[in-house]
Parts: sequence; structure tokens; C-alpha cells
Amino acid sequence: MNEQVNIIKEQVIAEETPSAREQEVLSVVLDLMVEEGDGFSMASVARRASCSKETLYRWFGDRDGLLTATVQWQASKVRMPKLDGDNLTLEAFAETLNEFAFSWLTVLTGDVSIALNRLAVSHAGNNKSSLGRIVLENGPFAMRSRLLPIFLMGHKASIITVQGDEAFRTFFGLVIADVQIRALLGDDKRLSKKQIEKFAQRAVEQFLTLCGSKQ
Amino acid sequence: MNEQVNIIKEQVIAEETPSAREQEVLSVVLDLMVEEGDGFSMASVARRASCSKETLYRWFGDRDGLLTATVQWQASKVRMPKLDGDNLTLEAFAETLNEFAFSWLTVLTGDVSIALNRLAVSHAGNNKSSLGRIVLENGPFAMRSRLLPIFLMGHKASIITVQGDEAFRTFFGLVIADVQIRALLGDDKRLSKKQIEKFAQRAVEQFLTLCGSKQ
DNA sequence: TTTTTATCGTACCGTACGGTACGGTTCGGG
DNA sequence: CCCGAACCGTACCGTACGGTACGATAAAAA
Repeated sequence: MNEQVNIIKEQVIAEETPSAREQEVLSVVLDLMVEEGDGFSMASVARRASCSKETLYRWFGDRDGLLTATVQWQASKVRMPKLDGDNLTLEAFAETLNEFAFSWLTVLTGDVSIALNRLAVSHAGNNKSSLGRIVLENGPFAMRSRLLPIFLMGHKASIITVQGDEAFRTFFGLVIADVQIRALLGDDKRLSKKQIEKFAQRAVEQFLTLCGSKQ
Repeated sequence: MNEQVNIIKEQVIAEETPSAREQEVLSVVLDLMVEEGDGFSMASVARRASCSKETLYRWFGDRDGLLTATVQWQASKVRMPKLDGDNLTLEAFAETLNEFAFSWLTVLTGDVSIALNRLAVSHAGNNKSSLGRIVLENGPFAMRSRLLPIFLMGHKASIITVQGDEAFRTFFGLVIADVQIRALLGDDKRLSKKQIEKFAQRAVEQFLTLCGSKQ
């Protein structure tokens, strides 16, 4: 009975809101992930976080639990962008998409995102790990959830002719293209802010050419 | 002196043309990679290939050498598609792109490609492994090398208005979109042949809308 | 003040795996 | 026919790491 309560409490704490001390640990894990990929040991985490391995295992269960908590914590830090109201001009719509695309590309090419996606990809094969699922839902699927309402508004305002998955797929491809897979595979060429701006702008132009109402 | 010659010969053999027996081993590695990702052991390779671990190490040096040889071998199996001559109509050009896109998507969503890319991505962080480089060059970069001449021909025939990296990036995005990253992250939804056909066709239509000469 | 709880640091254990060594067998060349 | 090279199967070694146990310490609870 009491055990049950404690277990439930721990789960809630771990999945919803890590304590300050726990966040210190998760931050260390994130750093190590950027530095060494999946190769870091539990001992290295404990050492750098100045905590004992026993504490790690009590808080997070096992290594996979620690990784899961880290990924979920990072995902929770990404915030939804503000949505426009009903004052939908073509320019405002395009500008919203432009900001979105720029922000998206900036995040995707960041060290943390690359490390996280590498980890998730490499764990996606092992069926006894849900990291792939988590990153999938907090990455592509979350972007989709944010974009669909925007596309719907644009559609209702007769700015674009398509919406839903059709629009999302097109937008995704035009914005991301080969940027993410090249980064994941370790391509040396890093995009500058200027280039990202250019890519985002060009992608939005192309998207509006394809999906915009002809007039 | 004699050692040098042997070393060089070994390298050439290993990188260029694995023997039949070696190819059996590499095939086993490919299978294990699909089944277990990066987790398989050298012992499991030796067991399934009915060879000794000592032989594995003599042929491939170490585990990384075995993985590298496997990736290179797989890459060497992909063949260039036939290029059209000078009879360039819009229909022929579109059909070539269509076939290319269909084939590309089919390969990318296959088990072997997914396993290979997962491996390369997870090794791309560790700087003491060139797997990411190899897959990058035999994946995206190789596709680019094949497409650029096609785009150039289309440009010279006034079928499309752009060429080079601009055209490649657009085509890549429209064709691949979120398919590869979703597959790598373990999305359950597998594309059917019908869906791939539809995606390829739609992508080519969009590409020609964006980059085709208006007439 | 005493007791309990949580944590730290360290030591420890078992296992899995990369890499090596070796005896036995096959097979092609002299 | 014999010799040596290549190879198989197995055993072996060292290490690294996941996970556990334990004593020490400090703070909170009683």
C-alpha cells in the first residue's frame, strides 16, 4: 500500500516535473550526450553530477530510464509558438511560416537536437526502448500538430488551397530537405544563420507557390 | 617490403572486391544488423557465418573494419540508372524523375537501408569511425551525383529553369520529406508500394511546377 | 538528543564482449 | 606423399560497464 503510493509518486515526479537536483543530473546527461553520444557510462554521469550511482538508480530505475527522463525533459522545454488570430493577410501568414521554418531549422541543426536524434535513432531498433517513439512524437509529430492549425487557418482564409497532411508533408520537405539527415550523418558543413534564413525564406516561397491560391 | 605489398594487397581486396567467402560473412553482418542493430557481437557473426573469430579479425582488422567493409560492400551493390540520351521531351524527363523517385523511396524504406543508416548515424558522433562519412557519400551525396547530370540535361533542354544544388535540394525535400527520419525513428507506419508511387508522382509534379519552364 | 531518511563516495560483483592463442583439420602446391 | 598456409572451433584473457551493497555524513523528523 505505502509502497504503491511511493511508486506512483516517483513516477509522477520523474515523468512530469523533475526536481531541481534531478534536473541538474539530466542536464549533465544532456551534456555528455552531446560530447560522447550514447557511449557515456552511468559512472561518468554520477561523477560529473556529484551524486552516487545508487541515487541515479533509485531515481531513474536503470540506464534506459535515465535516458528516457532526459529526452522527455528536453522535449518539455520546447514551447509552442504564438498563433495569430483572425487577421490573416498573406503577408502575415507567410511571415508566420517563415519564423517557424527558421526556428525549426535552427533547432534541428543544434548540437542538442543532433545528439538527441542520434540517440533515438540508434535505440529505435531495439524494441525494448521507447526513445525513438518519444523523439518521434516530440519531433516530427509535434511539429505537425503545431502546423496543422496554422494551415487550417490559412485554408479558411483562402490563402492556401490544401491543408492537413498534404500541406504538412510538402512544407516539411521544402524546409528540412537534406539538412537533418546530413547533420545526423556527421556532415561537416554547418549552416550559418544567414543560410538558414535563406533556406527558410526560399522554402516558404516555394510552399506558397505550390499550395497558395493563384490570384 | 614484402609485408608492405601484402598489406596493400589486403587493403585493396578488402575495399574493392571481397572474396566469395568474405561476402558470405558480410551478408551475415547485414542480416544481423537488420535484426539487432548495432548490438550484435563478433561471436554471433562467427557463429552464423561458420567461421572463427580469428578469421574475422585477420580479414577485417577489428569490429569497426568489419562494419566498414559491410557498409562499403552494400554501397557498391547500388547501381547507377541508365541516363537518357538527347531525346528529351518533358514526358521522358518527368518519367525518368518518377522512376528515380520511386526507386529512391523504395530503397530508403527498406530494412537494410534503415539498419545501415541507423548504424551510421549512431557512429557519426564517435570521431573514430568513418561509417557516417561512408553512408553520407554513398547515400545523399551519391544521389546528388546521379541527379545533377539529369537536371543539367533538363536545363539545357529548357525543361527546367534551375539546376545544381538548388534543384537537388528541392527535389530531395519533395521526394523524401519526412519519410526517412520517421522510418529511422521507428515509426510503425510502413509505406505500401501504392503510397510510394503516389508520393513519387506527386513530388515530381510539384518539382516541375516549381522548377519547370512555364509555357 | 535520538532516530530515521536521503544522499555521497567507494568498493564490489557478474557478465558480456572485443580481441588473442592454440590445437585440430582441410587443402593446394612442391 | 608431405608441408605449410588457411581456417574452424573453442577456450581464454582483460576490461569496461550496468547494477548492487555498504559505511559515512548530514539534515530532517520525532
